[in-house]
Amino acid sequence: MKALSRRFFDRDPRQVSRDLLGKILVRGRGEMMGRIVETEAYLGADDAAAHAAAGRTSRNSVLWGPPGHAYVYFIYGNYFCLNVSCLPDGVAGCVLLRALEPLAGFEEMARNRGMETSFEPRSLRLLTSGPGRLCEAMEITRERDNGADMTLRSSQLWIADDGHRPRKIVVTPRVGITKSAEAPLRYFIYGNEFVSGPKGARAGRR
DNA sequence: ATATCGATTATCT
DNA sequence: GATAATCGATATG
Repeated sequence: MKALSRRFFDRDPRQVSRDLLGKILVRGRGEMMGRIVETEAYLGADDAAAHAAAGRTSRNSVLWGPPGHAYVYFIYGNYFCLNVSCLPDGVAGCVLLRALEPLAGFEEMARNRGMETSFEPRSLRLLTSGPGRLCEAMEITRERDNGADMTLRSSQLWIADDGHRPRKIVVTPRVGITKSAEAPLRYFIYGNEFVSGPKGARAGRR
């Protein structure tokens, strides 16, 4: 499987968010893998909800670096969230990965999540359907993964394209923010069981 | 099925 | 000192 190119990420986060749906997040050489089914775009200084709006700090400096790198931050005293930087070096912007469909490494994911391994759809959903959950399942932390180059197969964390293309994509406002809360910048694969939130929301309702 | 609430800490004002 | 790109538990219909 091929890793996505630098150029893929050197674009507007809205376009990258859309095109990341169906791609595969890979841990190491494939010990754990999940198909990306839900994303959100975060823009630059003009996007009040984006960390980039606060200006460049030691926490968010990856956002201003070259495209295709992991921006991992700690939130609510408990969880990590994984983003991929977009746009050229010097320009901020990123995509938040919100949900994965597990493809490989079920047992390790379950262990990391403190769950019994089960192949029931109910349980599989709990592994990676949410930004905090997917990071816990794939052992993504700031210390370990922040700044990783996700365009290299040699990285501990990278993104692959297996040729899969989603059938239909839905766009809604982003989840869990208070500023710029109405902007339609959340993207997900229509009807996919692993999209976060209650069942109705997966069909595009809110 | 939906609503509300508390946990817990890095980061910024 | 307040806030936060979340989650899981608990309460209520």
